[in-house]
Amino acid sequence: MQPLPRDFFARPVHEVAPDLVGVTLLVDGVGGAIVEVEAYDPEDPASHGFRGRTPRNAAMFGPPGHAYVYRSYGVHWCLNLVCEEPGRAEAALVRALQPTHGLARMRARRGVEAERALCSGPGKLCQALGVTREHDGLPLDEPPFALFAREALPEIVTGPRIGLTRGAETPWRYGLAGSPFLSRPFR
DNA sequence: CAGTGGATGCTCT
DNA sequence: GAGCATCCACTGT
Repeated sequence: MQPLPRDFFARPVHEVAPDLVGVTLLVDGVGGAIVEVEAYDPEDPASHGFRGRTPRNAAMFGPPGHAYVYRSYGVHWCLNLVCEEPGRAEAALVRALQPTHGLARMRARRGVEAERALCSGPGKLCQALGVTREHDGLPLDEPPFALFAREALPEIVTGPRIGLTRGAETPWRYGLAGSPFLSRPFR
């Protein structure tokens, strides 16, 4: 497996997000192939970066190739991969993985057996991989993170993003066609 | 299956 | 004090 090129994330998120489908993401050796992501840019009213920089979203405004981790609904963690250039808040939300590495640790952390239930959602995936606030702002090309390029061009489907009240019409959700590991099917 | 609601914590109004 | 880039258990078909 080849590590991702160093400048992979130094591009607009609308280029990076579809390119992330099929990329292998590991945290401390646990993870799998990305099968679903969503793109968020600073002109997007649904993005955390839309209203400017705050202590919570600071990592989104930092250099590309780093993690932005936030708490969702007071319960779950969600992992974003920061894109573009410093000062411009663009990031891809990792929504689902096909588990390939460290299945036993995922099952122990999640408390479920079914492979399809381990990483089929942004909160689930962070629980399975042990991602928390401690990972916010960390570079993606150093431990505990590791990212590896895909080996074939996947068939990608698009659709509207999930769970938004604003900006829900833009088709900035990208998925691996036909994957059983998606958070929800594409229409 | 589809729909509803509770848990939970933090940010921003 | 509202509103979440969620998940799960529970209800009623």
